[in-house]
Amino acid sequence: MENNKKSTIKDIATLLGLTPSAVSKALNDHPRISDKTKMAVKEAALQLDYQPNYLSSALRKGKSNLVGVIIPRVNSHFFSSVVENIEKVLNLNGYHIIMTQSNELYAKECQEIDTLLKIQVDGIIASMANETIDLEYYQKIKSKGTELVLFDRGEEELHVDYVGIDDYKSSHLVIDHLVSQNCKRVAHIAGFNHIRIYKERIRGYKDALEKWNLPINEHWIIESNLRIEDGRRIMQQLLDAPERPDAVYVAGDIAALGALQVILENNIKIPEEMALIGFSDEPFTSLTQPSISTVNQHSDQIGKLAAEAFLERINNPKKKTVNRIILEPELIIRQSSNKNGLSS
Amino acid sequence: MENNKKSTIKDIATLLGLTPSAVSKALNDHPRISDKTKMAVKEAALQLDYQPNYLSSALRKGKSNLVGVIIPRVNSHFFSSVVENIEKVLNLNGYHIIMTQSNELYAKECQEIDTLLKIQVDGIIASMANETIDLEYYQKIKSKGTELVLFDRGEEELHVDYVGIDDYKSSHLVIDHLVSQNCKRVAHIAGFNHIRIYKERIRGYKDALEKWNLPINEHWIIESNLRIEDGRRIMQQLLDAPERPDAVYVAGDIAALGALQVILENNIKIPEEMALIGFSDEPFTSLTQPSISTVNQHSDQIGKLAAEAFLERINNPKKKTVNRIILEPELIIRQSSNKNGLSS
DNA sequence: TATATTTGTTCAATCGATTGAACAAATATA
DNA sequence: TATATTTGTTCAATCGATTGAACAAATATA
Repeated sequence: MENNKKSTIKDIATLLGLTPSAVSKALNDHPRISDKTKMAVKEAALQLDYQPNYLSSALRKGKSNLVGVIIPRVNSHFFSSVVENIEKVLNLNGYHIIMTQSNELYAKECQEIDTLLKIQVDGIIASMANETIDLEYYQKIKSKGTELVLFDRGEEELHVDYVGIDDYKSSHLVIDHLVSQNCKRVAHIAGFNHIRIYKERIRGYKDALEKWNLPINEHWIIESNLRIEDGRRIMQQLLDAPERPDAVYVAGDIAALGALQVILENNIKIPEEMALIGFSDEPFTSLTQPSISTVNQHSDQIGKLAAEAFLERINNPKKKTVNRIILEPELIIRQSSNKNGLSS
Repeated sequence: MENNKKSTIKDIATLLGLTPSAVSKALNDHPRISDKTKMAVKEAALQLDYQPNYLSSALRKGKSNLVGVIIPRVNSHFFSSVVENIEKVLNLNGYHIIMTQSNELYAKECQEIDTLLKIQVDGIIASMANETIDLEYYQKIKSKGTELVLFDRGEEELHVDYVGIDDYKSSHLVIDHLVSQNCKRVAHIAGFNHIRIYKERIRGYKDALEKWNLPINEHWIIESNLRIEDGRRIMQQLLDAPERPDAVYVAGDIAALGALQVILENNIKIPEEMALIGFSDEPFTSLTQPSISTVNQHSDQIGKLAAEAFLERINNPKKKTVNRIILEPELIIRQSSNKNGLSS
């Protein structure tokens, strides 16, 4: 235990009077090695506390068994839950993950990609930063022969496997519910239109309003980074406008929290005077007073499916077809939009 | 760009009519290589889009330039901020970090340690899981010759560099403030006594009460995992007891949030009837209604100092003395404990 | 001009593990 | 008994980069 220098196959070989190659084959259950030798080698390995040198085997095999995961930020239940589930699936298959965060910054994202490529991960599973418009760096991943799977925020142009929810439909669920609560003037605190998922939410929002013959007011669709301060600022802006909405659909829970604060600070009753719906089902939405209705994105499923998509691609490198897995969104109705006051 | 196979120093060598070793030395600015050759090699490297193979150089040099970071959970502002700052400092020094989370589970923590050792990180910077009592796995890190630095949750027995705040003093700040608000019966929703930082907070709490000649009621010191449901459960327990406290000092913000909810649900006025103070300055503490007083642990400083401690140890491997860096805690007074209603 | 020093590069071994080919011994078949 | 096959191991090259020693050419010094 206190023996500081690590033991190698060479140590095992000299201990048993074998060659390193015989030891290597024994450890890897090569068919031509006798059972007797295998037993002896494995016991010696245990006895010497042998740990295979990951660097050398990765170098020789050209395979690191590492997968990089890039998420916009870690401080979000959605993303950390996705990562947790990616890890669970990949660990079972002999892979380890390296988690990195872009902090929603394009420059940081590029840097993380470079790092991961440098470490020679076998693949990258990523959700893109809000800032990212230029896809060149993601192209680079593919051109290096590293596998790439995107989830949640991913653009179709990249032609890689993708896992996410049906954002267009999510907006329909939200608007349908608000209409059922007699809301007539629904504003949308949106994400940036250049990101596919937010574009889809905006499109769904408009189409759903149209479906119910409700007015579409372009001043009521305001794009932002969806941080808490964005939610606060935009909500105040909506309240200060000549015509007030009677419901706000926010494309992210954090911004919805900001909006909630501003509504309460203005002594406006929720949901009676202003209904509020967020997006992502972050845990705090059930803890606020009132609790916030939101859309569940099935983070556990997304993580699992993204990991499986990676594994499938590793196992079938020649496969050319691209998988797009789209999950069903689920509306969670809480106090902030429930005028019947039945749910909590 | 589309050239799939990666270029090596060999490719540069054949292109320039040199040997791989000359190329390697040129890239590493070896003094014996002529400036002319260095220029030519560096230009060729650029032209061939050469990326050094990290695995091979790590194998040869016996140094991976990777540092593992283990935190209990990522979904906490304190920990993610520490990690962010560790990363910032280490990146500047040519290191990359691999972030892992134990989810507060001892088994997961051991697994993460094994993974990091397998990947052959040069060091591990960690904060221990709540469950961890057996320090054997941390001993293992040291016995493998891998550097170890602990922060926040770290036991002295391990004799490694440590960065944290003065937990004992934190409790004094909290109690002194509560006394100034005329609180006489202060309960403590505590962390587990087997973890040094929580033990220190309990000790400080008791000593501070004694200092002010206030009663120490053992039924008012309740240990837990400090999850939100623990905060809720214990707060209800305190409210149901024959004698009610008039203030609660919670050793973690998440549990404090749970306590806040229960107090509000019981229509008890905060801070008039019940003052509340949390720990860690998680961002949501300023967002709740009322906002929660808490203790700032200087997560940015902790991260920076932990990274620097690692670097110093790498640069002076023979150094035997152990550094314990203890930062001053800062009490942040918000609505939940301010009876004068001046602060927000 | 002969020798010493400096400069610039190549040689060869190395970090551990892996793997197809080669080889020898044991066993099976003709 | 002679040959073919199977079994178990070693040999040697390899994955890329690194590094001290060796060597040759250029330059400096005696």
